[in-house]
Amino acid sequence: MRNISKEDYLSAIYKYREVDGTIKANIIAEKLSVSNAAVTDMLKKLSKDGYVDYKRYKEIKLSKDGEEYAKNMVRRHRIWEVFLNQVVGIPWDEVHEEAHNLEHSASDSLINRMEEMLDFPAFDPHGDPIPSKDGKMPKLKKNISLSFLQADDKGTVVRVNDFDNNFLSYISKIGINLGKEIFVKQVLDFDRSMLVVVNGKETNISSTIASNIFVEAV
Amino acid sequence: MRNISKEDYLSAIYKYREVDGTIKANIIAEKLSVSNAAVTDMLKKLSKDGYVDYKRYKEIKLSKDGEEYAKNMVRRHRIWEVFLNQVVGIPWDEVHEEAHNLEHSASDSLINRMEEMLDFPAFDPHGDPIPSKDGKMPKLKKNISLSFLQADDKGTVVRVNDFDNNFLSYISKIGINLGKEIFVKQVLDFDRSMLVVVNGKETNISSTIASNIFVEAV
DNA sequence: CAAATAAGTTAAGCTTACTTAAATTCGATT
DNA sequence: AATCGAATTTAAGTAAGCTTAACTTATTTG
Repeated sequence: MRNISKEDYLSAIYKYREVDGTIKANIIAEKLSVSNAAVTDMLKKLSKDGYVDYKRYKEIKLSKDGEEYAKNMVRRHRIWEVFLNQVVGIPWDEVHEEAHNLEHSASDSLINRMEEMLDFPAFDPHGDPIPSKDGKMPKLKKNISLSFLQADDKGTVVRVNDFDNNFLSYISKIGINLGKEIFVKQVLDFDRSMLVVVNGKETNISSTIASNIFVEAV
Repeated sequence: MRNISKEDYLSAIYKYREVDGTIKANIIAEKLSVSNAAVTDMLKKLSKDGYVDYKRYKEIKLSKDGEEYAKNMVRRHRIWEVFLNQVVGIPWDEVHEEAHNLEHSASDSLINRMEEMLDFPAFDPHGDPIPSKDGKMPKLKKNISLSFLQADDKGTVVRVNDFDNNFLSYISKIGINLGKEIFVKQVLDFDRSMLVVVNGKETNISSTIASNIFVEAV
């Protein structure tokens, strides 16, 4: 059996690290809902196993091996998401959790078979890129957060954050999906919320919602 | 997360118990590759949880709740097997292991969705019956082990034991599959091996092989 | 039916992954 | 440069699920 805990730590580091590749221990603790002490414990193990570069009180970084391992976990997760969405028909706001449970328990050969069956998808249902078998990451289209658009700007949705089910099911309900065109009719000064048009329908969305939607400017 | 260990114990008891519903502790130990002491430990926990009727040195039996839980695990396992075989195209001699890893980590709702997608299959790829959502077990056709057939008897394969990969891939190779007709040409006295005809081709199979194949007499 | 053997249990201890509480280190002031 | 607060680590302890070794109970057999 795979080592679920270690895999979760590596995935979390990969997912939540800074642009320079480092991450704080308390971020890991928070994301995994464990104590800081548990994180210190695990970092020692991961460091001994060669997956993390780590010295006490110093910067935390994935090693080369750790990078590879984590990227493969991301790959497993996202292929499951596409599979569940496209083959099993599970809505995009439900696939994340299910994929999280499944990502630890399929052989690599099953993952590869699913990938082939899906014709080697480059992105998951939320627009996140899927690393290929040999670790290559597809390039995302140039995109910015919807919250940066101004009145009269237009954008096509290329990615959304998948941190929260309710967020996803809410934006689905108002018609927002990958590939959808969004027109910004007005940005309200006092709370940065915006009036947008999707499918010819006007909706007001909060700046928090907007900040989790990423668009390619049109 | 589900409790993988407990689920494995319940599944093993369900799968390997005697006709009267009881099972010996050392059978559980053997099937799960753990010590007898570990089994005693776990039986106490399962008993406390209400899944097993158990008093020291006495008979081991699933309780009503345990029966239900275990049957659901069997259901989960077998639906995964059908799914992997029919949807993903994994050969029948490989699905068992993969399903064993997956059976602990899918929501019930995913299992139900897969079942629906497969149009509520009654049997898994090895001919084992799949309990329905409400616990009903489809009836198997009347069948006997191939090893009981005599020379000149004919039978249709309705089930095979899935204990061993090599066994399954071997019988696939000689053309044996669910639904296949087998004609017994000769039974050799000294080792009970038999000369059978499948797809018009003669093969000699050992009595051990034959005893793991179950046929409906024709 | 008593002794031998098999099966099952208890006890002590290990590892993993966590916890809380106390101690240490860092780095940012003042 | 001393100090303060936040971040991190250490220390001690817990629970699950295992191990081996020693012991107890049940079963078989001469």
